[in-house]
Amino acid sequence: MEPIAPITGMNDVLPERAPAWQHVERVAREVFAAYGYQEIRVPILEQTGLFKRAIGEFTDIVEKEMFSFEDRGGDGLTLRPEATAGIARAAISNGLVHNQRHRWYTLGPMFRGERPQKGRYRQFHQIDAEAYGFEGPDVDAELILLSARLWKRLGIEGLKLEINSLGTPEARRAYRATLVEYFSAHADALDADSTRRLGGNPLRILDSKNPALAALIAGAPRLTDHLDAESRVHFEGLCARLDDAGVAYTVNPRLVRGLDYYTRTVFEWITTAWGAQNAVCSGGRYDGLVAQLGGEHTPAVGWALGIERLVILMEEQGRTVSAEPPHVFFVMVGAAAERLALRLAEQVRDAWPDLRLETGLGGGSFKSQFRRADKSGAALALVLGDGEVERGVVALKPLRLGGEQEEVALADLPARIGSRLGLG
RNA sequence: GUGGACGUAGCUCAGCUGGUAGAGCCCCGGAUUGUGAUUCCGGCCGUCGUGGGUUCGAGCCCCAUCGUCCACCCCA
Repeated sequence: MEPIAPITGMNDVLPERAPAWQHVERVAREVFAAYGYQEIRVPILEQTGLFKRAIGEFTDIVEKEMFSFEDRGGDGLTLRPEATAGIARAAISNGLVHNQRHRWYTLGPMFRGERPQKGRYRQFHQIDAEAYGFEGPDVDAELILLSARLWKRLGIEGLKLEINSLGTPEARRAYRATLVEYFSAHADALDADSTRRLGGNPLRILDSKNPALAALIAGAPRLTDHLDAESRVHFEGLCARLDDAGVAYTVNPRLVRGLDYYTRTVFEWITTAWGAQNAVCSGGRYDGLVAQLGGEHTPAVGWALGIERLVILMEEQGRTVSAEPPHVFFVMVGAAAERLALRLAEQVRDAWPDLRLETGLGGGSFKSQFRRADKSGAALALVLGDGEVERGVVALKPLRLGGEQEEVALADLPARIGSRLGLG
C-alpha cells in the first residue's frame, strides 16, 4: 500500500512541539483578558465574494493564493486567507456594529496557496486582535501595547516596531496618482516586479528590496507629505501615546500593506533575524471595511501574528517549552498486577484530579518498564508485580525524590502518594 | 509562478575515482533469574523517493517524475 502523502505546505504539529503552541496560546489569552478582549470564533469557510470585496480583487492574495472551490450547490467558497474579513462579516451578520464597541480576538488556521518556505506555509495559524467602533488613536496604541506585552510575557526579544499612516482613502488615492506619475516618468529604471506593480498596487514599489531601486524610491514623493490633516492628527496621537508608554518605534514612510482595506495607521513588528519572512505581527486600521461589506460605517483596527513564526523565533532564542512530565509512573508486571493496577490508578486519579499518572501499558519486564518510567520524567514510580499482589501492597519507589522505596497497603495508596509528592 | 540545493534503516547521517549497503540514536533482550540514567554484549530495522536509461555490474553516471528545504515574489 502506498502511504497517503500530506498536502504540500500543511504541517503536522507533533506532540513534541505542541507545548510551545499551547504556551503561546495560553499567554495570548491571558494578555487579551488583561485588556478586556473577548474571544470570537468564526468559520474557516466563507463565500469567496467576501474576501474579494474585503481584501481587494487585485491583491496577490485574491488573485493567486486563495483556496477556492465550488460546493455541491455551486456556491463559491474559500478557505479564509486571513481573519479580519470573516470577523467583520460576523459583526455585521449578528448586528454588532450599530452604536457599539467591541474588543475581540480569535485564533486559528488560515490558508494561502503560496510556495512554502521557512516561516511560510499554506496552512498557517494566526492570533488575531480586532477592535470595532473606536475612532481615536488610543485603540491603535492599545493594540500595539498589547502586542508588546505579549512579546515581553513570551520572552521574545529583538522585535522592531515600524509604523506609518496611509491616510484616508481619498488622500491615498491622490497620493497613488502622484506616485504613478513619478514612477511612470522613470519607467525605464524599474525592474520587472515594480513595473507589474505600477499598474496594480504602485504603493508596493516603495517596499521593493531591490537595491538598484533604492535611489529612485528615496526620491519618490512621500506619503507623509500627502496626508490629510485629520489623518496627520490621528497619527501624531498614536505616536504620542507610544512615546508615553515608552515603546520604541520607527516611522517608516515606505511601509504599505498588501491588503487594500487599510486606512490611516499601519504597523509591523519585524525581526531582523530572517530575510524576507520578517513580519511577525502586523496590522492597521480599516475604517472603511465594515461599510464596504454592507454594514454601517464603523471604524475598526486590528492586527494578526503568525504563530509558526513566533514559535520559530522562540526556539531560535532558546525559549523552548516542553510538556509537563507525569508525576507518577505505574510499573505493572503480570496479568493480575495489570488489572489491579488499572483499578488503583483510577482511585488515585479520583483522589488527585490534577495528578499526572501514566501507566506502563503494553507490559514488558520490570527493567523495560522502569526504563520507560525514567524516560517519562516521573518523580515517583508505583510498582506492582506478583509479589505485591500476593501481599496486598504497592511499592513506591522514588525516582526523582529523596527517600527510600516503601510498600503501602492498597487503601493507603492515594494518601501516601500525596504525602510523598507533597500534594495539597 | 521563477531560481538553487537535497532525497540511503523510525530519526540524524556515512558510503572513496560505479563492483550487489554501514554507524549512532531509538526500540527489545541479557550481564547470578523483579527495579530506571552510565557501561558492556546481543537482537530488530532498508525494494538506497519513484520510473526509465547507460554499463558485465549503479546508492553512486544520464533523463524524467514526485517530494522536501532555501531564496525570489508575496505575506503572518
